[in-house]
Amino acid sequence: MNTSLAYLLGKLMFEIDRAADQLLQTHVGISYRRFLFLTVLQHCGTVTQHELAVALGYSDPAVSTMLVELARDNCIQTAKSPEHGRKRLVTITPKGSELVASGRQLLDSHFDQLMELADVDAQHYRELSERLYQALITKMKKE
Amino acid sequence: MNTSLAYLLGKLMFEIDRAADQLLQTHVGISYRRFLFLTVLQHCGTVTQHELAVALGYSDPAVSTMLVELARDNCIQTAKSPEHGRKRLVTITPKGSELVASGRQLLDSHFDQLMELADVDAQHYRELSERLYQALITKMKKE
DNA sequence: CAAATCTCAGCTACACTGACATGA
DNA sequence: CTCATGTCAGTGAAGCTGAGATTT
Repeated sequence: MNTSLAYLLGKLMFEIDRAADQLLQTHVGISYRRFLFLTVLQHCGTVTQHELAVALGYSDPAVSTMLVELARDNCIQTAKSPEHGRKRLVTITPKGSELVASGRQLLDSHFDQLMELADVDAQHYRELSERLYQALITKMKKE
Repeated sequence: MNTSLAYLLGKLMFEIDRAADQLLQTHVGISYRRFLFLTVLQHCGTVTQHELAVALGYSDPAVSTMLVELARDNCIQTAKSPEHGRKRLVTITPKGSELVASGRQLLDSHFDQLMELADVDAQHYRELSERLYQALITKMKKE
């Protein structure tokens, strides 16, 4: 069947999304979106909300709302910036870090199984995806 | 950086989704979701709503709602099944087919550019993704 | 006064579940 | 009666824009 790459990837992404969300919800009690959100925050360390929004590719209000909910669940902490009264510094809490760690372990082990089942070299696929990601980011910036 | 595959793929999927949606919205006037919806329908030919829901991995009500909107835009047609008064047969219209064709062309050309930019062999990546997709479907069915 | 940062209000697209009508 | 199919009603998670408030 002459399926286009756009369609194939679309379906693949859809299924991965579903599966990851399902796994995280049942075993860690968090959505895939929030998991990615927290993972990015962990990478960033302590940042302002606006910086976080840029890193995530979200709007400022979207981040603001999400942070309120994550703070309610004790996954993140915010504090007024000492040198700028308007900025708020966001940090992940130990509980948030734990969630990221266990979610990551969960997903990675399932991915490994999947790769083996599909007879695809995980390291190789990761490298290709990494290159694609970088190229996509570069391309977006230029346009 | 020791990024996990789950995180990398998550970010990649997010960006692809955004980019595809953006492209389709501006050049074809349709969301990526609907594009995939119509593409699946085109693959299926003429099917009942329930069969379509199974093929898409959506609930029956979700398909029902989506079809109402797509029908309003003249992208699909429904007709009562002659041998079963409850079933409704869904078919893509010429306009729907055109949308799928131009959307597909648009996305594929951008993907090709991206692959070249990333120095990734499109055919190779497609094959790996195809295998992953099949493995994922198989895995889901068993669980 | 202008720019940056965050929040509030309102909206949209899209999926789900549960309940229900209807036809086989 | 019961099963399958489709729709209605209500809900939820998650994003956006536009309009303030506040601080530099």
